[in-house]
Amino acid sequence: MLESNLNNDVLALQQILVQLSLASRKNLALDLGDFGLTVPQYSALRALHRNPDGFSMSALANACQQVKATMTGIVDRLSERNLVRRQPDPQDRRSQLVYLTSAGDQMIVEIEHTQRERLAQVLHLLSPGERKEMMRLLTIYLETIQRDPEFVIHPSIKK
Amino acid sequence: MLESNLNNDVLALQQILVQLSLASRKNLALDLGDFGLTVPQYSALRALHRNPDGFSMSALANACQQVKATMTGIVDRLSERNLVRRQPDPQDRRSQLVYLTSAGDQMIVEIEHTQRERLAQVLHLLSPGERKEMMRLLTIYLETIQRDPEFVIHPSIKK
DNA sequence: TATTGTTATACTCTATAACTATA
DNA sequence: TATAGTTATAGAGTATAACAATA
Repeated sequence: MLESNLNNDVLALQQILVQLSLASRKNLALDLGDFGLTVPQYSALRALHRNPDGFSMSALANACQQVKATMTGIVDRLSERNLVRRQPDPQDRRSQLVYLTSAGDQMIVEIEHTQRERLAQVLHLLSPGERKEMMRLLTIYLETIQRDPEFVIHPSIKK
Repeated sequence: MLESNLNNDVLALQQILVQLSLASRKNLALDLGDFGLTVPQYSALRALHRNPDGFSMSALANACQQVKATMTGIVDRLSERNLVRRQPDPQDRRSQLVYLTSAGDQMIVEIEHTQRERLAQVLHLLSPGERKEMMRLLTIYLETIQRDPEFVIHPSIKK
């Protein structure tokens, strides 16, 4: 009986989570389009914003779950628009450190501001208790899919 | 005070939801890679699986939130692998109806089976009450981002 | 030898515009 | 005229393999 409930819940949540994955990506891409950014470009800016000390290309690729060659192209395009800059690493002459420019920093701040405005409109539909519960449950789900190597690490990134 | 709580919740949930959007997509892409499918290809197979009567190219594009020209390429590639087939619509000679083949149907069933196995491992960490609450809250969020045209409809799809 | 980052290559997705066949 | 679908085109992301420079 309990087992049967789990199975029903899995079926229902599977639909919801797949829909959420597809819809939230589309949603994000739409918001970013106003800034002329793609989702991977935003992902890179976001990682750099959270790490003001800069990232090597390898570390940035890892943070964004991309292979290095892909990251080269993404940083090239961000760099042409002066949203990030590359700087040689004095410690290791093979390495390039990537930093957000002030224009890049300003853009990420604006994007996250518009995201918050949007999200506030949805969240005021929920009670404070419901919002807390949503955070708690999503955090459990998120940490599981992010930590379990079977679940999330990309094959090409796995060591 | 209540306002301040909302703002804090927005800040926290913003981080969680962006992470979820990025991670769940990567996750999905990884699972699909085992079947040689991309996310948009899976999205199309999934829509067709839920609509055994077939979709016109326009209707399928709409269901997948793509423009028609993009859908043409996706269906071309699925068709080359015999996962879907195109068939002229007897009612309207301009129109092509797209159907899942039995191979396509079998593939989508397998994919959703592996998704369920994976999800069950996470969901048994939650109590039945927590699972129900997660469904309820995510449904509210999902319906909001899917229904509000400001929120989700792609500019090129908006009539 | 191993690692860092880039380049070259090939494929997919994405959107716009132009086109055809049909309605 | 309007709609259904395709083709042509251009740009972005993705992964693999090969490479030069450095560790």
